[in-house]
Amino acid sequence: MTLSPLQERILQVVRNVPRGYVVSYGQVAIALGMPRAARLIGQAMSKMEDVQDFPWWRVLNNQGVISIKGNQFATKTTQKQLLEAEDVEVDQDYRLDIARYRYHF
DNA sequence: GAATTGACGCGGC
DNA sequence: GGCCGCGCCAATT
Repeated sequence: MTLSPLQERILQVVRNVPRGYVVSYGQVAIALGMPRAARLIGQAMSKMEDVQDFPWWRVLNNQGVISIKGNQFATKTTQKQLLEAEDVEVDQDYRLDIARYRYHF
């Protein structure tokens, strides 16, 4: 499976996010040099069913809410668990204190 | 090639 | 605080 250039760049950026921190899709877009392309990040990531070797769970929207749809390998439930495994507090509405955990590139 | 699609963001009400 | 609508832009259909 061949990843698009955009997907590879996303992987590269997301891999820089340390354990215990999160970033918004918009931040990733900015890091890629496309400040307004936040949607593309989600679009691209949803296609990465074959690629799980990067911390995709540290990416959420700017409200600090997990807005994931839910693939076979990625659901908001699993994302919540993965975050909690990194000592990130996530409430029952899949919301967290974004201001507290946000990572600045 | 044209239209639609999204794991989004933000301004307005 | 929440809901609504519009703009964004590569990948898909």
